[in-house]
Amino acid sequence: MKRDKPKYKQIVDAAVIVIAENGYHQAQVSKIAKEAGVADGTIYLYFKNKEDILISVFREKMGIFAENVKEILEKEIPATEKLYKMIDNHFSLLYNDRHLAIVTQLELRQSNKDLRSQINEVLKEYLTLLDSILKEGIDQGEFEKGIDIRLARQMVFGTIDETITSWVMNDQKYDLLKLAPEVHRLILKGMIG
Amino acid sequence: MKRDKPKYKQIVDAAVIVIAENGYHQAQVSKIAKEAGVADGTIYLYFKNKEDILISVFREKMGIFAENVKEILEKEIPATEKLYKMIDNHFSLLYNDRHLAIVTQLELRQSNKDLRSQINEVLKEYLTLLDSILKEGIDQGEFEKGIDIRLARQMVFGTIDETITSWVMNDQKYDLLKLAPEVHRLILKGMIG
Amino acid sequence: MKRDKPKYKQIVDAAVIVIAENGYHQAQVSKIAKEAGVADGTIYLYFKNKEDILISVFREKMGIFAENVKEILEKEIPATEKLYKMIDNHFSLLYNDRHLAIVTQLELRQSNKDLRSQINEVLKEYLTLLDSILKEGIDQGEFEKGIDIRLARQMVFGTIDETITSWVMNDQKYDLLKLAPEVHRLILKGMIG
Amino acid sequence: MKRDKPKYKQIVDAAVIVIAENGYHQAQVSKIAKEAGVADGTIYLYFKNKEDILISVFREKMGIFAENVKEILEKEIPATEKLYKMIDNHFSLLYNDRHLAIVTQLELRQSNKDLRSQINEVLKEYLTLLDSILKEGIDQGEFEKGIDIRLARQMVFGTIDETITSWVMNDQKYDLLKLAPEVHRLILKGMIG
DNA sequence: AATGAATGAGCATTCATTCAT
DNA sequence: GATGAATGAATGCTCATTCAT
Repeated sequence: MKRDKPKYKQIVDAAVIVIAENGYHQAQVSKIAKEAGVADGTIYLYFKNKEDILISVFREKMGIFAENVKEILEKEIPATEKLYKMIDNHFSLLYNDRHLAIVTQLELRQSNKDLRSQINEVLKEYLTLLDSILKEGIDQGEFEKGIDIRLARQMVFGTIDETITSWVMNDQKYDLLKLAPEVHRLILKGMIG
Repeated sequence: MKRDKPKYKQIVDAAVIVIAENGYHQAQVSKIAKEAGVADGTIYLYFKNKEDILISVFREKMGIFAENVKEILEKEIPATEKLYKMIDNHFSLLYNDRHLAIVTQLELRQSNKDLRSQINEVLKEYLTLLDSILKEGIDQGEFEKGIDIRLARQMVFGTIDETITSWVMNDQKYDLLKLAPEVHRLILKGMIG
Repeated sequence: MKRDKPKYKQIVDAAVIVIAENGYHQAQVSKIAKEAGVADGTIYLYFKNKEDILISVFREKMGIFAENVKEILEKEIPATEKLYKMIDNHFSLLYNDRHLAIVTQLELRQSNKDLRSQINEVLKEYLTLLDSILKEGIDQGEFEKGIDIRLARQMVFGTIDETITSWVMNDQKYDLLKLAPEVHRLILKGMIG
Repeated sequence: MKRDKPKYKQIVDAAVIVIAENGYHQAQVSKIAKEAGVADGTIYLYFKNKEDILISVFREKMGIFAENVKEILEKEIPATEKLYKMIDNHFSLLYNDRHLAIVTQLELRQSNKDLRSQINEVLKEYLTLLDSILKEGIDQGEFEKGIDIRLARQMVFGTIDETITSWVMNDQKYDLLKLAPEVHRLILKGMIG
């Protein structure tokens, strides 16, 4: 499997750095190759095309998000607690990899529709896990019964996403992690409380 | 003033259609000119360059969003009601202009950092109006006192935005307008209710 | 006759200024029109096309050079003296119109072959007058008998032209007029003296 | 070093041909690439931009002029003889490369100020060598003591240049080489002899 | 497996000129 | 005569991908 070879990861990591530092449109394949320490042509031994590099970046990195959430799901704690851990996990991973935060929140969104729809496929797994938490919360009577799960998921993800994007656009100058409790509270209790 | 001339609006409207139908990266100036029924060169009598067309699209159309919200703000109704009207207005405008919805939710996000930072300037006005509603709600005792306005704004806008983007990505096949009450309820009361 | 109308001269003079200040390639018709205080379209009531403006600039201005030389030719003085007066006249006219010097020595030479061959037609009259001086000098025994008139003319004009071009390229910072006697001496007696 | 690779020279030579045959303004990069037998993009592996091709043409070709004059300077012959050889060399090189003659005398002069100032830098080296001959002649007592070297250089170069330009504009229809002795004589002894 | 030189399609923008008023 | 809004042809350059070595 190509994905397990060292050069594969080398190239994916190089792509994150190059995109974060140069922006999506200035992230030429040749720059990524140089950063990865391989020849341009070598890229094509591991990836079908440039788009394939970018979707791989997302898949590899987002995979960690999903894995963590899977572990959270298995814990024997209330759904509200799981939701908190998910938010905190999401914030933490991007807080600890500033380059990745720039790439996922700003740069990769400049990609074309095709790439974005592939990215959404990857996201779907993550959102499905989120749905599981929500269902569990409803079943356990923690969340309102009549809730529309799709809308609730959009609120949770939209709020998390917008919060992180704002943080990135403000040059990551405040402490994202400290926002988790209030985000959690808002999502659960709304603005009326 | 160039903005009041008929050709200016013709070109802006043509740009929306061309971008929606062809995608951001396939929206060549010549295509926009053809759709607008003018020569390529005429574009440059009204716009400085291609980027100027795109930011104008956003400014012209987003301006309507802001104007409506301004009117809502002046009404003598509770802040929660104003919030509802704002959500409903946002949904309605994009529901009634499917092309515009595609452009704002998907295509214009592919633009480069420069253009997006200009777009954000335009957005800022809109978000400031949202802040006014939130402040009013707090002052009137409708919303929780201790609320972090910035986070609340990010929840409201993030939820609205994510809801519409999902609707667009699902080919606008369900009735977006009907979602407004539940979105409003979620934002106000959260998932616990 | 269009050439006698005030706007004709206005436009020619505007062209000299615009070309001198902006350079040949930045001397758009619209800029010349603005400088002349007329509408773009008005230019085309007086000139066939842009090239026609430029050739007219040369014709109008170079005409003065030729007229002066004609007067010199009629004087009852030795050919060497006439040659001196010609050099001095050439230097004086450009020394006193710095804009024109830039235009003739630098900018107009960027024109294409067609325009330059038309310019050469205008120059021919001037060079023919120079030939007359040379012939007269030979007939009077002032200049060497066996001289090749064409080559002699090329030396005289080449030297004058190169001297002025160097002066212009050195930002006209020394006194061109003072060079006339030595240029005259060099042409007559060469470097051996 | 890129300059030593065969394709570099291929492209420079192709540029001379294309410019001579089509004129400066009709010498598109794609035409040069086709003439050189390479793809458009290949040009940019060897040259920064189009201007870089043109200045390289001048530098490569003019370099030969300068090298030859350097050799002439080292010979143990009188300065007048060196001057003759320099004129003859200048005439010969352009006589034997008709395309190059057209390019240097007519086409490259249509370039914009930036390019021409770069061309002048290259020319300067050549003119400095000419100055050396002149100084030597003065020191050796061959040329007049009181001579203004700058003016003398302008006479020599102006005469050579004008002679060749006239030859090119007359479609190179007479034998340029035969003019060298008389040009030399005129420069040395002037018109009085 | 790895290289990197070579490829070539694709597009925003300028500006001389026209012509309806 | 005078205007100036509208026209539309024309081109340098980038960069993802290939393939001979």
